Amino acid sequence: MAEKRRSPCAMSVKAHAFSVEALIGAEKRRRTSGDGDLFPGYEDRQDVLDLPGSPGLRAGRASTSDQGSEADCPSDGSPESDDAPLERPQPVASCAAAPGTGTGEETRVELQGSDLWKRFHEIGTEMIITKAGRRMFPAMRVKITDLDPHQQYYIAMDIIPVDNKRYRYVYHSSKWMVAGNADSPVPPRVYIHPDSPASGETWMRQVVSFDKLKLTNNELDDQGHIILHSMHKYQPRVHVIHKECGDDLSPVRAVPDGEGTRTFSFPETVFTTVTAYQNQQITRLKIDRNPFAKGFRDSGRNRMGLEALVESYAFWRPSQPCPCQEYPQT
Amino acid sequence: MAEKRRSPCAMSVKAHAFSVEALIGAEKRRRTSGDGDLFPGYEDRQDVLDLPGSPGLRAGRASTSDQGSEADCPSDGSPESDDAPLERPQPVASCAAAPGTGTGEETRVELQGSDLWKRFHEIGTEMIITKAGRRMFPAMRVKITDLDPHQQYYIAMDIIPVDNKRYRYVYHSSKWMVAGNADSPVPPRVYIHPDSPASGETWMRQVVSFDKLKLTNNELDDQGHIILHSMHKYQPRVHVIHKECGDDLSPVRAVPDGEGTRTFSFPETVFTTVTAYQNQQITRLKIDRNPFAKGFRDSGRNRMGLEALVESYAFWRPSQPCPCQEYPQT
DNA sequence: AGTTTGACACCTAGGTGTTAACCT
DNA sequence: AGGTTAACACCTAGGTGTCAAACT
Repeated sequence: MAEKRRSPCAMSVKAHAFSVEALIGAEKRRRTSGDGDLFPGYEDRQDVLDLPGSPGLRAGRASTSDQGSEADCPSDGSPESDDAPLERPQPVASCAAAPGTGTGEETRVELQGSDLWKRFHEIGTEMIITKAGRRMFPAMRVKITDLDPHQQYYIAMDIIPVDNKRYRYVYHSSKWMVAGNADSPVPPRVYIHPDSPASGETWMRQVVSFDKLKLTNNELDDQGHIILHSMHKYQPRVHVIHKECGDDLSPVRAVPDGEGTRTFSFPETVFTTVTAYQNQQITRLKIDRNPFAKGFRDSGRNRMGLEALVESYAFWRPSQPCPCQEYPQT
Repeated sequence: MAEKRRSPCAMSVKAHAFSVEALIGAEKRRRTSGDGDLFPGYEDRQDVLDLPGSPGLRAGRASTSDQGSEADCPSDGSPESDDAPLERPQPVASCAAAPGTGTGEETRVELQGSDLWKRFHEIGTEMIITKAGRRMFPAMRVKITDLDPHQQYYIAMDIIPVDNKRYRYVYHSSKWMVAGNADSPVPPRVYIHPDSPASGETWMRQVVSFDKLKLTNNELDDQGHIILHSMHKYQPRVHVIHKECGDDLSPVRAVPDGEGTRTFSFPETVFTTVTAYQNQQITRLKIDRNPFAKGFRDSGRNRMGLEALVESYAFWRPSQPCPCQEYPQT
């Protein structure tokens, strides 16, 4: 039942058709009207912190929003935004919650490396997007607990707009300012964790990392990367989806809502997309923490490596050999 | 070292428990008696060539052996062996064939890059095994056709002994000679293709590559690599396993036999395991064809790169700067 | 003497921010 | 003037055969 309908790929998820479907624009995706102050359909689970009020509450699709914890991670950059993602109405799914035992009602998702995330967030996290696709740094890494060990789940990630605004970075004040309304929606993309599907036991034993996920500004992307607009604010979300409810799951459709799907997000992971870094503090922190940027670290700058040596030699080396050099240091 | 990021897990297949089970020796694995001339339980599918007699025949666990096609790929190295794998009795599986429509009776698996395989085979293919695990070169790459597009399958690979012999390479005659009986069996390992499980449609759309598979001689390996004895002859096999029949599938147990499992092997992929190459022709061909060995190609040997340049500079460079060099080329 | 091991130089493959050119 | 792009040097990560030493 509900196996594979019109999608060319019968197998529900793994290597879905990126080719044609990828070019189809997003339709019933999200409202672009001004509802930036409501946060339904947005279940949050802050880090190690539990909600004071009703932690596990989850009624249908309108669930609690953990906006209060945002206070722990103030963003000094966005005057008009509160870093809470827009509502994104999703098609009503027919999938029911897991039958029998624990339905995952108490499932918890904990962000790993949130200290680093918060350091970025305090400055105002920026993520570069390129045509070919760029990884996020830091990458989303979560630890999942209280799954049913014997049930099968998909773990997926998507990234939703925080508001309907477009931003601009004002250098002289080192602040992000609203620069207008958001651009038109991009094709929906979902990053399905490559280990999916797997048992609850498997997911819980490891840290689930989304480091292979890539961001792009190419709306015609056919690599399955997540498509975003530059100079917009976004909120990554993690979805835990029961296997039986994953039939509608696709890299090129919005994550289906329903009883078998639980969604988590972390306010400190909000970021602004850029094609080149705006805030130099962000650049510094990225260089300092991302191993792949080690070449730009100060210790690397002051190096006296082979190239520097060759350069200094080149300075006093003649274009043609100098006879006086042929018998060095006699 | 390659993918140590994966932690052990107990999900049915994906990344099964490598930890403890891996240390358990193989028990009901294969007979080491002298039945080297019989080939039951060994279904073969030669390349593009079809069997002349009964191609798709497959009755229970005793299936046809495609030994005849071996004549196409003569091995000049092994006097006593005929490159046909030993029988390996497997536990009787309770899984029945796929219900309803096509059971995959006509499934075909075609070896990709068989030209290269045959060039190696003509010399006498050798594969290096190391403690840390070594990839195969060439890697097994197959194209699968005539699966049921809507069924789910696992694709797996294992490697079985060709005979009960241990070999030795005699340099002066450039030939492999029998050097005694095989060592005692190693723990069984199965490489489950990382895209598993996937639909028939998904598998058929792509070339299925086993290039991430690694070979090791470490019987205590906990990385999930395939454990082999050095100086023995082996035959890789590809298994197509119905999802419903994959419950017994595990990286550390022999591939379950049964109606839902089909097995394919290609005589030209037989190889002898070594810890250092014996036949220099093999070394040359590996260097010539494996991109990662490009540094050993002749064209690479004659390079005049930066290092060579620096070396030559060092030859006539003085220990202290020469004044006459401060104003070059006036 | 035959086989195995580990350090090594040399590659592939690809993730960084930088920079200059380009676009609008 | 602000935003984007592509080439680039510089990294990480890891797959090669080589070689000398160690093992048995």
